[in-house]
Amino acid sequence: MHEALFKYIKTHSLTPLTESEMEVIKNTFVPNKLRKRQYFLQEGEVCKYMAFIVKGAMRQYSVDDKGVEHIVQLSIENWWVGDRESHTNLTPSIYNIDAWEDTDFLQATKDGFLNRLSSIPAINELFRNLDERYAIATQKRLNAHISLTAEKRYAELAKSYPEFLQRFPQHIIASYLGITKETLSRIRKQMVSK
Amino acid sequence: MHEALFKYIKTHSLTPLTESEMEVIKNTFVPNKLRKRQYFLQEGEVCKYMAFIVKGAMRQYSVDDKGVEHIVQLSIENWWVGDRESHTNLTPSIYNIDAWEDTDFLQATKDGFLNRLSSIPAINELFRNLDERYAIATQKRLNAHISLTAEKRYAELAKSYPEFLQRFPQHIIASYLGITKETLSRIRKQMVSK
DNA sequence: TTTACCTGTTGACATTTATCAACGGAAGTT
DNA sequence: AACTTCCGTTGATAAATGTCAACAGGTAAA
Repeated sequence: MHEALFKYIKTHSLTPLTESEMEVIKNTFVPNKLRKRQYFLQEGEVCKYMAFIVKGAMRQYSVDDKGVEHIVQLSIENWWVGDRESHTNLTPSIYNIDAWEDTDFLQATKDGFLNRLSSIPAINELFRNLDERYAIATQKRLNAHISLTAEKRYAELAKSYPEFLQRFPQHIIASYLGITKETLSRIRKQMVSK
Repeated sequence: MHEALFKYIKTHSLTPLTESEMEVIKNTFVPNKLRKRQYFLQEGEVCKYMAFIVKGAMRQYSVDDKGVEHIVQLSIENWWVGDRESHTNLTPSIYNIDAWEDTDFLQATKDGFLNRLSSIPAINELFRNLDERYAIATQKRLNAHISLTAEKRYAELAKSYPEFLQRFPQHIIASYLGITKETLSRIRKQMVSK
């Protein structure tokens, strides 16, 4: 179960892990699983864990006044899930996170991060790197929203993350793109005829 | 000139700076200034510096096929500017950054960050913290784009960053919100009548 | 097997926002 | 002072996207 995480850390940090560090990681990241549709986090709760997905898929979304879900993040194997804002500030989250497929993951608490993992250089490098990449990716996505049409945003998504289109149904993809499922359906129809 | 930066570091990190660290910072962050409309970074260039604004205002934007500018970031005193993606990966930037007012700032190269500043705990805490806050803020802004109307996004901006509305003209704010200046003008008209 | 739900599509229509053009006032420049 | 540029507003119209309703095929559940 932890093998996937060790492999991930290896590819995303420079410093290798020692045997004892691997032990600490094994004890700090505890395995857990959710069945499809079960919640990892619900709006109003404080996000207790940040988790690494070993197998499966989750989605993070907010719900507006009218009850419509707006997907802010989709995550599959080798992605992290959790609401960083809520997790680091211990504030109630405005997001929901649930399993879209049966999902196996490894979770760690804030306490675990601060008191056990923070002394491991590879972990620090990893999260530093992760925050950076996340900030860059979100910046790009935001720029796409401000400057591109829905059609171009879809094309970009299909190019950047083709596996998403396989794993999630169209209405989920539409929500992720910030459009309705009907609009996405029409955009796709137009695209094939071009 | 460096006083503003020291003060900023003090409020955003736990570890205090030693005298010698302050010396290193003074030597690594070099003062520079731009007149209104001059470029800090142009599309296609690699972003050589990350900069801390001491006085003034800058904007970061991309330009689309039709020559329309799309503002992705506005920055004033005590904000950082630069394209992190380009700066860390040494890739050509897709953004332009220019001064909206005459601006004084302190700039440091990637080399300066890696070889001089990385041994200073306060700086590491600061940037870790900065990346985190940036990632969270961008996430929020993206969520606003996906789930809110233009009117609500404007109201949120007015509440979160009222100083922006004073410092930047409406067509800049409109672009930041991802709408045209005409639409923003009409939204504002509607809002006062409510 | 039957039922219920989930998914994607389509049509008709409403709403939001963009586009284009024009105007007046404010501010900056010569 | 005359001139130019920038800024915000307004009107008319077009384009993009949303909303609501209906339907059909697929899949899961009873």
